Amino acid sequence: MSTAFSSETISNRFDHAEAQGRLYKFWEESGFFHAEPDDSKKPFCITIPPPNVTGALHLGHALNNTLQDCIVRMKRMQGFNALWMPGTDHAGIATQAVVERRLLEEEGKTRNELGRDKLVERIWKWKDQYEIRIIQQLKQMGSSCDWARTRFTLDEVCARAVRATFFDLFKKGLIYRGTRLVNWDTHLQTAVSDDEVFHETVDGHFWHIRYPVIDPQPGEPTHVEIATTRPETMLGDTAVAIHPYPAQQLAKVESDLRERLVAAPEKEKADIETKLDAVLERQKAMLPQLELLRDMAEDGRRLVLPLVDGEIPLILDVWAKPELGSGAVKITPAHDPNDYEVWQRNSHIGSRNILNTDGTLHQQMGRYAGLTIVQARKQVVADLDEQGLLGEVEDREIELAHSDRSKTPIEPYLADQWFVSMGHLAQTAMDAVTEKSVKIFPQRYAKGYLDWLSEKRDWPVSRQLWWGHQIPVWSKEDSTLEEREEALQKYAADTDQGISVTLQEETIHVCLENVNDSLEVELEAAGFVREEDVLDTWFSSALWPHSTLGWPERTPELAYWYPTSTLITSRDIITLWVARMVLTGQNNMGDIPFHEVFIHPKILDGYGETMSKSKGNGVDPLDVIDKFGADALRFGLAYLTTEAQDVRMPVQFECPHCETLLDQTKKNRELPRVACSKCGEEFSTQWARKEEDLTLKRGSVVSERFELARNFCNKLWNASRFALMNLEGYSAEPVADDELATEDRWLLSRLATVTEEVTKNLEGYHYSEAARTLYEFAWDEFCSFYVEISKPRMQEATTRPIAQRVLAQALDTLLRLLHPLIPFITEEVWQLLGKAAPLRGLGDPAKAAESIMIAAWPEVNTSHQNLAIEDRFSKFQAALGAVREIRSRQNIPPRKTVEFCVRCDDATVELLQPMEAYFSFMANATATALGPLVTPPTTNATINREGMEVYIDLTDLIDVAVEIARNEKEEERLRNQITGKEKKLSNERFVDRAPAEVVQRERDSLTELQEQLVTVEKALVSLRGMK
RNA sequence: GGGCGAAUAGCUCAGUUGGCUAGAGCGCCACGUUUACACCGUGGAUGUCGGGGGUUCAAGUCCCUCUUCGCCCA
Repeated sequence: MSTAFSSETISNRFDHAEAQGRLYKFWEESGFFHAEPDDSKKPFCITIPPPNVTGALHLGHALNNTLQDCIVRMKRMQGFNALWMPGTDHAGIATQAVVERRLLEEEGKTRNELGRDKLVERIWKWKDQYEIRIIQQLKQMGSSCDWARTRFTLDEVCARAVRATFFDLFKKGLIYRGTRLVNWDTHLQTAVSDDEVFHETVDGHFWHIRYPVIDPQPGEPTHVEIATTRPETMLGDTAVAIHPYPAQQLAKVESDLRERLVAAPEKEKADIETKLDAVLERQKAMLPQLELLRDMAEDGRRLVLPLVDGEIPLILDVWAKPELGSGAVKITPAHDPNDYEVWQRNSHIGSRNILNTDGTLHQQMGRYAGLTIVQARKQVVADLDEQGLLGEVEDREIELAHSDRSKTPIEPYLADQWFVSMGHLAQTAMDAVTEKSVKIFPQRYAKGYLDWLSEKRDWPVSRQLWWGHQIPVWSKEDSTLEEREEALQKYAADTDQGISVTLQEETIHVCLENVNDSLEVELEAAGFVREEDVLDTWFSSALWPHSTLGWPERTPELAYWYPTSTLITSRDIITLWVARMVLTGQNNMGDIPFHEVFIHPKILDGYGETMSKSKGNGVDPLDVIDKFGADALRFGLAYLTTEAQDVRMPVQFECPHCETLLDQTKKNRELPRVACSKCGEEFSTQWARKEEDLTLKRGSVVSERFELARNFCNKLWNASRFALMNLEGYSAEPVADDELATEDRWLLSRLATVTEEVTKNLEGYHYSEAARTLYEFAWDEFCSFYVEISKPRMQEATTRPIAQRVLAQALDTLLRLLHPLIPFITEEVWQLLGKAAPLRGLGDPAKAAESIMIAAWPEVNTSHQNLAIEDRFSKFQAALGAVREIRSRQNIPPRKTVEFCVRCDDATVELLQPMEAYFSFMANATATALGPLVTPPTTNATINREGMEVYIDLTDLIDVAVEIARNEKEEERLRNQITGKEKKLSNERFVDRAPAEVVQRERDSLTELQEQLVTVEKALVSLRGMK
């Protein structure tokens, strides 16, 4: 039994706030999100890029998850057994840093004052709070994740995977401990990876310092001058280097510059010439001096290291640049990456650390001990000056590395770190992409991936943190030979028992695969100490595609869904994450983690900056959802997801008092409270922390870029409302082809084509094209034409049943195509449509699915595709457009009926005739004549389109001036076009070489333009005669 | 310094393998409340496709180069 709807029973607005929660609950309770392995169905799986629990999600995440949900929903409808595996990431440094910052701000305590266990406990609380918030956000966006399977990178399942992986790599000898120069964050007191460092240009100086030469021989200088931007590091100098072949090096620099000069554009030549002159000058003035220094180094001359009463050698190394400064360079291996390399080449010079972990100078630095770097710098400069060893001080801009986590300067620092040896592992990840078993879309991102991996740099995995997976290694330093032999004997054969042992010089490392209390006690009793550091967060997220499915257990899920189908993520973590998943997947599972990777754009603010929490320009998706609805958020984001462009999104604050929109600026985006420029009232922002700010009303951050999508949803809602209101008395019966009207055939043909395009576009990750195709079809074709045309048919008892059946079926298909993009509104309409028309389908009506989520994805009905019908229908649209244009141009009141006639060929008459009623309905125009022999009314306005001359009888209506102006403009346009075409067609080479089809098209178009010109000129003659 | 990308209407952006008389949304102008929708309807105006050179019968699209901007790597 069907239900009738009226304008009273359906609101003219979709109440997203009310419907979203209700519908989501319905889906969740029906178990539609949950998937179980089932060999009778094809598997499809996406694992979520786990959002980190540092804070709530912004629009960048909304985009990422919308794109995943679209694909998952489509695949589910296509009959795949689709699993979207959700979860969150513990984000070691970032999360610990926020919690520590809070601890300091609110309680004035440091992490050491609180202690490891207590701090970790607090971070878990933070995690619990934000995990809930994040999952809530995901749910409100409509994400169809299998929540029962939610994982966290630090939970027991992931922990087991991490231990198993670490143990396996350890056992294979791919994990080692080494002293390496790391990026040290003195504030957080941990190493951070290169990826967590950003560079900033700051004003600094270039200090010139003289080191006295010990026992200079006759003719040799008494001092060697070096220059540095960081004078305090001289305390850690272990050598001064000179280039071994200064003459050759200068000659090489010279020839390089000459080469560049030839190739360089005019503008840069002067600059290069200046450099070249400097080099030539140097060859004359300084070369002898440099060669002398070189000889001194060869002869083993040593220098006094001032202030610490040390002696350092003068050495030869190519790092010294004879073309720069004095040509001599100080070497501080423990505090500079380049100098570290020099040490690796000249091991005898050794290294000397000058810093404590908190960035102060350490004990052995004598009078400088305990000073901060800034203080030490001042003191060192002053002391050198006093001793007469300070030379020139230049001003200079310096690129200074900063920690992304604490925003403080990074100090290069020597520390013991655990490394994963990458040679073989990286190769497997490269092979997967070069052999296309993992396909990256858009393809250009594969290059960066391969370049990065090809360096095969070992992966430093230890982090001096408390929040993370503690490294499962127990070590004993300075062991005796006996102890080492005993350890080897005792544990080496036990890898099957989850014990592995390695020796590194005098240190014994024992790695345990599983938590094993008794063994741990035994080791500790024997003097072994557990590594305090935790693993890099990416170590656990690298396992995500298999750890979430239960690895190392051989679960049915793993067998069924691994390798997963696709990974959808943003480009900034291709190397950090994607590459590492590919290599751990192959190491642990012996297979790639996913077949495809789609890299989507980033969301930028109005200034082109990436949206991020730390900048304050992140927009909470819930703000957008509140104002526009989740569907509008999703459709808007998908609509913007093209292959090449990042998404620029200028945002506004919406004043909660008067609804005025205020542009978000670099200034106001970080303020806890903002005053409205219109009403003057203040409101709070996401930065409000203090009580006094929080009591203010919250101003949402919104973007007008979602209006298009919101309007679209409204359009769909109202077209659906119209359909529902007109389905009274609907009966489901098969509709034979010959019962279909022209417009029905046209719509069904278009629908088949749209289905084909949308499916293809979504499967190829062309979200924007899919959204645009649907937008245009739904609005311009379904609403503007089909629904309009159906109106008179709905009034006629004879035409009504067929019109109802086609309309219900077309809406049904359109809803299904739109469902992945806008799940809520389509489900709401689906439910209502289910009441008005429970059985649907033109061939063999059947009961509609209980939810659109589990309805079948539309199939392309090729029998409906009919290009001739589409072509003919476009003639009707063109004629209608012409009539409407003339009406508007002539300013004819809408209520006034006009008469029109069309001069056209017989074939066109055949099409237009049955549509005559629609001219009346859609343009308030009555056709008086159609055909080749039509005589235009004496007073008329005309338009020539697609081989049709459309005339409107304007006996008492015409505004002659307007018509003349219009026709003159048209005449000029046509003349220009015709000239262009004639020129093209008279070019023999065009006619000879262009494909016949293109030439013919040009000829046809010329003929048509000429015909149009004739009409325009005739009209002008007649109009001018009337004046 | 190397790599990748972008520059198209006032704004934000589409534009598949060259065939274009360059499109959309917003904004703007005119008209309009015709019972799905003013979050609407109908119509209109608006462009040296960043500059220069080249390939081609044909360039917004391919190549070179310059300018500006963004991102990544060193």
